[in-house]
Amino acid sequence: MPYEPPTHTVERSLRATTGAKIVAGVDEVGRGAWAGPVSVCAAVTGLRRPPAGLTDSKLLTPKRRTGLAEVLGDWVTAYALGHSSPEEIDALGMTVALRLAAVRALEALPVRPDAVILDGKHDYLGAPWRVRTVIKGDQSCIAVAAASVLAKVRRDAMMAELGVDHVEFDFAGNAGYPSPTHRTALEEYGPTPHHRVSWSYMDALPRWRHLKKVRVTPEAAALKAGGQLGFDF
DNA sequence: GATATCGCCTACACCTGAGG
DNA sequence: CCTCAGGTGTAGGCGATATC
Repeated sequence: MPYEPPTHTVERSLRATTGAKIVAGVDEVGRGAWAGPVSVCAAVTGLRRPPAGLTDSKLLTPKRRTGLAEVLGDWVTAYALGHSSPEEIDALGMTVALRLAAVRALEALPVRPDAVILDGKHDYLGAPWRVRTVIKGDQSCIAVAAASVLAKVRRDAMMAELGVDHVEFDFAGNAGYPSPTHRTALEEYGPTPHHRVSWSYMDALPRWRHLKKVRVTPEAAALKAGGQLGFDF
């Protein structure tokens, strides 16, 4: 498949069909990690020409990604990050945690978007947000690509900071994802407070699996995410 | 006929190691 | 230095099957 750089096509169509004036691109990072938050970035870019080389953060080398993030910080109209903690992921499940992080990011923006472009095929955000899901949106939509780069660089930096107190896990190197160093440290020292202890990798840790937490049902999670139970994080 | 459950597929997030 | 293939993880959509 030939490489096609991201465009403003989806944003233009969204503006044309819904009348939206402010459109936010949203992308998440840290979804499959064993440790650390899941982070969501919402970026408002408008229709200006993007910095050269902008695309999905996964297609960029760390060096280019970091350089691009610096430029992007000035180029975007606005952006904000939202996070869900490992505790929230354990208690609510990934989908609800994602929604929580996305809402936090969107509400942290200085302006409220009229519409949102979500990466992927599943709308984990839902009402009242006006959502357009786009498969591989981080490769095809400029606003989502910008969000993906900013999210990735910021979360990597966060993980590096967390790693200072847990050197043996090498969070700076693996961002909380399973790597040989990470696995070895888990077996040796057990999960840190930053680990998602409801996940199944815990079953493979004989010394520590008694610490595994059971997730609440999706229904209860949805209630909590709705705010009725006042989950206080 | 209606509802519940399971497996498969695709989607997202990454890492590692081989090879150019 | 970069790219690509193949591995990890969670999750939703959907059709086939099972059960009430």
